[in-house]
Amino acid sequence: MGIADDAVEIRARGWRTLAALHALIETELERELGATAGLSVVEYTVLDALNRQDGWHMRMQQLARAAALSPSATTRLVTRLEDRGLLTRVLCADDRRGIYTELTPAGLDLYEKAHPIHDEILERVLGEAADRPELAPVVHALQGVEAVA
Amino acid sequence: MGIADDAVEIRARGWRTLAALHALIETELERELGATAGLSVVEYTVLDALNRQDGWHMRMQQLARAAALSPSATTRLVTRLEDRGLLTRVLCADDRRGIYTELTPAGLDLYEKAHPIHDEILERVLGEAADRPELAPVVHALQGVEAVA
DNA sequence: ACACAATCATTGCATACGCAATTAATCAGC
DNA sequence: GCTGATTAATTGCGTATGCAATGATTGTGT
Repeated sequence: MGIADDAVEIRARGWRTLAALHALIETELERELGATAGLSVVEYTVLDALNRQDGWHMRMQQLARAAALSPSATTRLVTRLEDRGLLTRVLCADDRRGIYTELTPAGLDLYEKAHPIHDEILERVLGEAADRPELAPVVHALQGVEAVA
Repeated sequence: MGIADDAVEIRARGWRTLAALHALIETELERELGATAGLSVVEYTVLDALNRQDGWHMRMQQLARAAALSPSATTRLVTRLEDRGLLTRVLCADDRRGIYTELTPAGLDLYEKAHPIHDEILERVLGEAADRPELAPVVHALQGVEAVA
């Protein structure tokens, strides 16, 4: 096997590892957040993204990017959360095509309840993953991720 | 903000980065593999896992782990691929609860057609991701992943 | 000013998913 | 050798998803 073939195999293995770690974390978050806060992972992700905006609002598209969802899925996700009273749609004046969403007090409450649970799970699962030789390099790389510009 | 809070934030940011990179790769693979080979990512993953068994067969459960799927989803995925003639179910004699699956010649053909496409996409997307400062550390860590024991 | 392209969000539709219950086969204790 | 617990895979059911088409608004070129 030549050098080029090695590179192919290394990439494929890296991708499998990434996918395995991602699935491990997501499955666990899904279970625990669902049981303790009644939130799915994407739902938590939306609340988290809105909260990190620090009281400011976000367009649907930004939300879609943050949650890695299609526009249609984002619409429905926001509708679900709105129906539960966790966020509100705000028609914004400067561009009446766009729609902003912001957390309600209830949404903030639930987020603040879910946040420590979210981190506990993350800490535990990342700790377990760090003990697996095939996952450890990626786990450690996550510590070195820079803040968003 | 104290050291403990920093650790929380670092973990959360690492997880968001991991999820973002995963979604980026998966979305692109989904599009391109679907267009060129008529395969979804999980479908390719199954063919790839079976092929890496080098002609040998795999239990449903192993397949489920490899594809990060629930048992029920695995059943249906295998059924779909079987209906397309890409793999076959084999009742194995030593434990008649378990069911083995193996690639058909057609399945192997399709896999061998899809494999180079899969790698091209991986190379391109990982290359693009390496140019993004927030993703780069994880991308580079993937190169250092060890072979499975 | 007006027509036409582009953008943002939403809906119809088909599909893949997970959970919980079910069926089939093996294993453990006695 | 039989009964009950365990494990493997499958099905019923509800739900979240993506794609493609649509509606509503803004931007652009003449």
